[in-house]
Amino acid sequence: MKKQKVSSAVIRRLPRYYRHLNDLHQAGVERISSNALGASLGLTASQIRQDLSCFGEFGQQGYGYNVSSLRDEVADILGVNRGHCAVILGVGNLGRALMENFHFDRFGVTLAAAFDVVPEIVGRSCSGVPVYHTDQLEEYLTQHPANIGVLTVPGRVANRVAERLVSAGVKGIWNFTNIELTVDAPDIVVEDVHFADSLLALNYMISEAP
Amino acid sequence: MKKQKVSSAVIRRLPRYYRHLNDLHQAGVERISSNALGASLGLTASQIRQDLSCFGEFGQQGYGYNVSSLRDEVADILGVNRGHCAVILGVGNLGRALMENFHFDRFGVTLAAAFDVVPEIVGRSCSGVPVYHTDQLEEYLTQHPANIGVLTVPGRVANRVAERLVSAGVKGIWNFTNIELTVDAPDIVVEDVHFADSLLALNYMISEAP
DNA sequence: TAGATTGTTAATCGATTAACAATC
DNA sequence: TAGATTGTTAATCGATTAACAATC
Repeated sequence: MKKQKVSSAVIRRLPRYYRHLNDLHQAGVERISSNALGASLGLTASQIRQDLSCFGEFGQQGYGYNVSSLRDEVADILGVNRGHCAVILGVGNLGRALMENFHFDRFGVTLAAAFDVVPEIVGRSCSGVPVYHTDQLEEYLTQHPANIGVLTVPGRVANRVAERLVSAGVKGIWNFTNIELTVDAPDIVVEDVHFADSLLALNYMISEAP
Repeated sequence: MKKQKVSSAVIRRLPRYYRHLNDLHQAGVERISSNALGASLGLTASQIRQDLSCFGEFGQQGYGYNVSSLRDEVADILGVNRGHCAVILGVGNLGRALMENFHFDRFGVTLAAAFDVVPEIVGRSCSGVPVYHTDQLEEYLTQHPANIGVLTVPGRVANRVAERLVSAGVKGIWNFTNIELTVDAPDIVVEDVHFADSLLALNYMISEAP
């Protein structure tokens, strides 16, 4: 096992490995070679072995990898077993879509609470998650620390809310607003899901042809 | 202007340039140097000049770039002025979030129609976009061609719906399902917005520290 | 044992950065 | 004019691929 900083390119591929290994496991596949795994993901066998070698030795010569144990290893690398805890800010359509349809727990994250300012939803609950008023954010986090803040608020309040999350001790922000967050506390991670950037890239790619 | 295949790394940066140039323009900034632009985006001046040089010569020695005309150039490169037309499949929370809060038109895309199977919403309209029954997809697209299909259906029907979109002439699929689409018609572009992959990457990054 | 496949080292390829002549 | 800044060529860096000894 080499001990060096893992490149972002590798990190971005790990979730795909994880997803595919899960599928294979569901399908009852027991073992897989780097060659076969690469073929179904559109990558070279070399790259997969190289990627995995950043974290340890998970295979066996002449055999390949055991699907379920490799899946478990990758899950572990990705931090699925660290008891991460999240709160979500903004219970609009997008917030609700995540709360109702996205299974945080499948990725090792407990969605503990939601916050909004709209009186009709504050005090109720949504998919089993209680919705509090945003004013109560700091008070809540003091009593129930969380390390992830999911940002599904309107763009204009995004930075303000992000600052509050960081002040309250959150380590990572999953940013769904189209705003470039200005948070730059040294060890805070911002993961952007910029719909606009994604659509523009798609736009570009389909505009190529004559 | 060099005429070579533009790398995906460049394409992914263009939307950020575009967003930032828009912000600058809104703020009344008239000119900017590659140096200043790089500083505010966390990139080197070299990289920005290198990236832009893939598409043309937009600056002026000793002056830099005119913000609004560079913005227009980038918009053009990204295909914002090509009259792209989209349909959305699946009017659940996520579909509605996109229809109500995401401004397709700001990115040069007209969202023309939505499709779902739930009787309560079929026949109605949402944010001015008519909702049809999914059975009518082919018929609709024959009469109103679209080149983008937005996929916000449940995962289990994702591939089936994707195939239908492709058969009906769509060129790009904006995939919000957590499924790896198997569509591989030669010139079809799939742009994935995999929430799970994004959250797992965030998980990893905040799990780093001791 | 023979065949398969790993982990790792070396070679290649591509992307980023640096340098600089051209010029506004 | 002098200073600033471009577009581009060359140098560096990092990531991907290929090769192969080790070994199950």
